[in-house]
Amino acid sequence: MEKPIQKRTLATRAKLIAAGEAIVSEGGFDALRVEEVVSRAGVAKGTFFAHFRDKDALMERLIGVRLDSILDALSDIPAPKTTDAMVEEMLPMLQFMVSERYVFDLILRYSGAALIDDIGPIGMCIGRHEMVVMGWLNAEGVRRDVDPKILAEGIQAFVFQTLALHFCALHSDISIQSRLGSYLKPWLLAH
Amino acid sequence: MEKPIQKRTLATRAKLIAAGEAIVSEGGFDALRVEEVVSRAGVAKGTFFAHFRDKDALMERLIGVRLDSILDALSDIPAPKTTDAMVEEMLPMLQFMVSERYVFDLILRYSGAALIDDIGPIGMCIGRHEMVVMGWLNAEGVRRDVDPKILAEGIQAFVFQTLALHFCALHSDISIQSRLGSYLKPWLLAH
DNA sequence: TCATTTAATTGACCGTGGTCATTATTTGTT
DNA sequence: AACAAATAATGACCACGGTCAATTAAATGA
Repeated sequence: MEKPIQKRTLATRAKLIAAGEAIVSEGGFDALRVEEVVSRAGVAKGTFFAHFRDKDALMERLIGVRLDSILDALSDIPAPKTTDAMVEEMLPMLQFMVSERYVFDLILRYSGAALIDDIGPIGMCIGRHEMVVMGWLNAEGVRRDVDPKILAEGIQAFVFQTLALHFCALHSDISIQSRLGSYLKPWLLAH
Repeated sequence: MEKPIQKRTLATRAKLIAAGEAIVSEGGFDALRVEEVVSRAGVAKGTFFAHFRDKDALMERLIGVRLDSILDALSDIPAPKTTDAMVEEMLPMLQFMVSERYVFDLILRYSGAALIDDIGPIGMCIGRHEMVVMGWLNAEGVRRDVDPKILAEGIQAFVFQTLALHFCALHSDISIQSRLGSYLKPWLLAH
């Protein structure tokens, strides 16, 4: 995080973000065009790229805001006791992630950080989600023979797998819930 | 698959693919430009898009060829008996997948088919890989309480997770082998 | 208050993927 | 061989993300 001293800077950035949010709320994330953002914000194109590395950087922020609010709700909830309950609690997040193919691809691409110093909003959210989920693993019946960190990473893997197959016509006959459940049961439960 | 009757059509397509292969072999997949392809092939730009839906369609073919040859070798090998051996056998495929970030992203995006009728080369290869891996699951010690199809899909999920974390600076201290192994053991082995 | 340094903004310009009306070539028919 | 119908190839054009030297505005120091 830098330190944007000038008020003007904050104001411009806020205008850009607001414009981006407006566009997304009207036509979805996929419909966002940088030219449209700057024209609504009343600034030049170059200004956009003085504030965001690229289009994806704004996209990450906009998506991050949504994810964070979903995660806020998720953190407030008592730990679910069954895998079905876990799936149920994760559902809002999953549904947002598949709301647009574009969004899913973006989340996938940015869920890991390329460099240590640029863990973006999405990477943060994924990490946060992993933490929340890891906190659920004390539930009765959950296996103790595997490092909870590994278990949580595995859940992430299954989430992405589930959502990827959701977009795949060959496999879209099964609901997200039941597919994710069929991964989580053998992964988490002692047998 | 259509039926390109004219010889000319096949010849042009072959020229485009050959040009693409040459460029990739010189500068990697990321360096491929459609303009470069058509100029080497000696055709106009529009011709490219008469043969391939978009740039990614050519990319898929070029990557598919590589994946297929790796899979050919993989199919010829006797089923590994331990998870470590499985990881070892999968290594060539994994190494190709992470040879370029661009390649990994592309494989990720196309590993599932959007529509039933457009399972591209990459989707085919992923399916083929899943089949090969599923054939390994009769090994001694592999759990029998879960549908092998689900087990194989889970392995896919872990492969992608492993490769994604490989690109993530926060987690690149662990080797691909050991990370994938630490997922596969609890996933596949009875405990 | 003015001069100087520093930071933000601008918009013409570029690279590259993708489109489409027009033109050229092949194939089928008589 | 001559013509018509179908298929392939062309290249000027567009959309859109991204760059950068030049310009303008703000902060700093005297």
